[in-house]
Amino acid sequence: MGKTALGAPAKKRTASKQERQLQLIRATIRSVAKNGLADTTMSTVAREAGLSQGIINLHFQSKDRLLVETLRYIADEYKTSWEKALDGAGPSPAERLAALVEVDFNMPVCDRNKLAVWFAFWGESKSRPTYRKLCATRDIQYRKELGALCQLLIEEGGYQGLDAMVLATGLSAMAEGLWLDLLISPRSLTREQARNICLAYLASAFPRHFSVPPLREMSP
Amino acid sequence: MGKTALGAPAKKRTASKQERQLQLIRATIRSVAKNGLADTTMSTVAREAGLSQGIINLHFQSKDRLLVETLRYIADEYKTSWEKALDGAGPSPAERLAALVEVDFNMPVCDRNKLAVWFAFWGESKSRPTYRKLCATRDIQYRKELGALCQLLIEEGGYQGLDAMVLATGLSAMAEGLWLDLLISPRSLTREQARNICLAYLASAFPRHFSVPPLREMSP
DNA sequence: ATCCCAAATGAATAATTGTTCATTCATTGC
DNA sequence: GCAATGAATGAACAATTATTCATTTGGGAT
Repeated sequence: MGKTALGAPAKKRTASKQERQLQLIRATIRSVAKNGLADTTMSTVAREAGLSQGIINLHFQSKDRLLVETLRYIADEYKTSWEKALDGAGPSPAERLAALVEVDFNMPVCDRNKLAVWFAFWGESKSRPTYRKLCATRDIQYRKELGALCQLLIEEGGYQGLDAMVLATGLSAMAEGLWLDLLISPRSLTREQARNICLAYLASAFPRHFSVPPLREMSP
Repeated sequence: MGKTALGAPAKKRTASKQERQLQLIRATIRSVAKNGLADTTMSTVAREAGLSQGIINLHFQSKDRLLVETLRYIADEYKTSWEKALDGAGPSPAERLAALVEVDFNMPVCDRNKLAVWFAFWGESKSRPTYRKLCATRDIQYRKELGALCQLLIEEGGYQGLDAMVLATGLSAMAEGLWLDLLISPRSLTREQARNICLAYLASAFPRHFSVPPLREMSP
């Protein structure tokens, strides 16, 4: 006694609703990463959590709700992470922009299991309006922040011919694309390299605010 | 009589194996886009194709094979498309690079149903080595081509402090990220705008080879 | 026309899935 | 200690799924 199937410390047999829900959401993340969304069943999640069959319906009523809450959890964590990063960053737009990039390629956001979950939901988003709205909302909020910072930087540096929204959309798209590389070929790209690719983009757009990051050899 | 459920012209009742397999793969693409990969069943695909239950096992043996062949079909089409674009493009690296960007945001590649399929498979790729390998191979081949062109451009223009592989990885990541935007919020981004965002990136990296694309208002 | 065979069908099967609920269990207040 | 409360269980159920295969169908060769 004392350990769950995964070596996590044993939980009390009865936990508060909130604790158990979190435990189940985390188990869902692991199951989706390990088995894929298509092969994630009530069984796989319950087993991953070290609990019994009926537990999910008890806490989430249905599988659908569990999945939606899992997506919401990851989206919330993402938003919280970059908000906190902005709070801790200096006042200059360049520092703040760099802080946002940092969030994308560090824990807890840039966790390979969570990346797998993002892509799993993105893959279903065309057919499930609920998923799509959650994802689109996250994107829009984040890009608005990004766009505002780019705008400040453009004004501050007197950059000509740059459009803040174009840069913001490009940067966040690049980050999401790099997530895909980290998910699919993690051996050919490290999180640090991915971050530097984004910083190199910022350096080419804002040469007076960002310098070329140290480029360890990338072409093996 | 004379039409399938979707208004496509009626096929002969018995077709060659090759024709029927293509028909089923196309039906799979529509079903994955419409229902998601998780809710794509033998029934939904057969119904989408206007054929009977057992037809898929007859032509593909199993559901797994059908899905793998569908991914392979899309990956092949992608590769064929950019190879053909390179054949038709001028000799200068800048023209060739622009031609590759063009492919990413035009038919037949940039079809919203196909984007949904890409993301569906990416979402399962962590748990299915077969998918991951197919996706990774596509990426590597494409990026090698992209990297070579960037390298030529760097030498041709005497650009300082640029790394070809960093640019290539960044560009292809940006394109994939923009695909996500086109999939999730197609109303907030057109394919033309997405293309221009990539061209703006190239313009900021290679200012002597690319000029800022016409930026129609992006910040509504 | 008529045979023949590959192509296509769709009902049947076995396995898996989400959900329910009567029962068991552990914790808390008395 | 002892109920009482609600959390957790897991066997049972209904629904859905991939797959099989005996049968039907249609088009080309003779």
